[in-house]
Amino acid sequence: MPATLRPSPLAEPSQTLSHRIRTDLEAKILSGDWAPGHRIPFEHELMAQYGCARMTVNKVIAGLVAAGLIERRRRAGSFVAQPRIHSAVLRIPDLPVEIAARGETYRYQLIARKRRPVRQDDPAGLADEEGVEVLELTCLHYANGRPLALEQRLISLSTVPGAAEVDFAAVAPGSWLLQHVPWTEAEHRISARAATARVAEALGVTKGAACLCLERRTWRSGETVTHVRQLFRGDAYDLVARFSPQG
Amino acid sequence: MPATLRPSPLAEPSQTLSHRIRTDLEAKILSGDWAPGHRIPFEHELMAQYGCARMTVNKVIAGLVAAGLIERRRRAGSFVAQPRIHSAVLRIPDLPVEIAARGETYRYQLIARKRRPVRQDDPAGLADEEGVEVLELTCLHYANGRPLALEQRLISLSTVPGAAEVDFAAVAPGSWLLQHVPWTEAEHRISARAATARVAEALGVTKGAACLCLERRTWRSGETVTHVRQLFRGDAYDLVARFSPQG
DNA sequence: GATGCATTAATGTCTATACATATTCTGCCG
DNA sequence: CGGCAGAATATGTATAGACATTAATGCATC
Repeated sequence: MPATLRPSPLAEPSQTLSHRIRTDLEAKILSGDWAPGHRIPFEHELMAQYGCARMTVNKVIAGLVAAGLIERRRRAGSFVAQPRIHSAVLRIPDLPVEIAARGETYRYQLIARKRRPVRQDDPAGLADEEGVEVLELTCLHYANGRPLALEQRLISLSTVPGAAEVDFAAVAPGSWLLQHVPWTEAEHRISARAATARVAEALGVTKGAACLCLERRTWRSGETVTHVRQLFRGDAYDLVARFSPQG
Repeated sequence: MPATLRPSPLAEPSQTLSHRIRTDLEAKILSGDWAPGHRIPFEHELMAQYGCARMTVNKVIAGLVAAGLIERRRRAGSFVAQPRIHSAVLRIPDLPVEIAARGETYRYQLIARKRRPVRQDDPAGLADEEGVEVLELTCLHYANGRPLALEQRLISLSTVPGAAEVDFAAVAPGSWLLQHVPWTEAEHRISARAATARVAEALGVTKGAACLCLERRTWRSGETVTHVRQLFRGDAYDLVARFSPQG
């Protein structure tokens, strides 16, 4: 095979050269042909193999590094990375969107809205200083007229003073925050909990029923924006995460 | 400020130019200065601003695209992406490692191991053809001597014939698969379930107690590798996912 | 006003070259 | 044999130019 003879770009418009190189390398790695730790060919070898410039090979490998498939060491070469098997991209859907996508009708109901100083028993990290005010919201998300999730939320009024002016009667706080407050970091905690009497009543399930609890805390440059706890009816909601190494 | 006057590389070794451009753009986006949907400067404008070649700007923006911060449209320009707020990187820890990291002792117990043909009521997609054999495993993971998770697993023996030779008495099937079988795709499903009588007995909880159910299916080039369902004691286990936009 | 076409501007890809930087390797010397 | 200086080499970054591709734009036509 004359490796350096490359068809003209016009003769092969199906894919770009970069794309072909990337696909080839990914295939070698994902098939297990090149095991983790294996040294892949040097840039100059790939240049010769594909008959292209070094920048082309370099950009491809840089992409694979960004995707976590390859690690590089100067002078030593490029190596297949140890697979980070235990990480997955979890999509936590916007409830109105998700419910609509399932062909069900969405309804939102505000149950309580209170402005108050932060307390000791509030989730940690909401405010370091005393006297900071928070907005405490309780609301229900319905799918097809049945309660799906009970949401309890605290919004830091020092980080998001604008939230004090919103009544959240029509728009869910999650949706409002998404559109008004940028964030830099978030943490999710997923657990299973038995419904307390209060939760059971709100969700229309029996006391002690299994609920999926999703807690999310969001920061903006180190300042807490919001803390939210959503309790889903366990019989009605799953979180799904799908992952393939290249993203 | 003479924007096109750039210090010589030797005079400013603190960071590379690409890195500075990237940091600047990220700051504009994450601070909310450039809201989602905002058109960022054209490549030729950034070239002029930083006094560099177009490839330099291009590589930076390509990185931001890969990171999901920016979307590009030919002729139209580059735009700040709508934040995919609801996607997070979920780390699903290796149980022995995770438990050890918490300072607890880990123990593994194989409860059942059976080789049998695939059945109709097995999870879909395990095998398209009839007569394919699977390895069915049931095992328990202990933390500090107390049951933490009940695991039920099916391994496709057509995809992973080597698994038939392993007895899984000492090594957990998850750990074995990690080290022996590469994978290309995985799907996770997280839900809350009430413990059945059988599950309750295995985990040492009362019947009906809330359990966190983690189902994972793994493929290799379209062929199912394994399907696993882990039921965690709801009072003893949370999944945690932490996410920041740049990864 | 609606439709179709040519123009144009911005991104997408690639080349050939250059120098910087880090690290491995080699061989010399004690 | 061990340690150290220097050579060799692979990656890291950047440049200036070229042409391809695509989609918004405005203009001419129906």
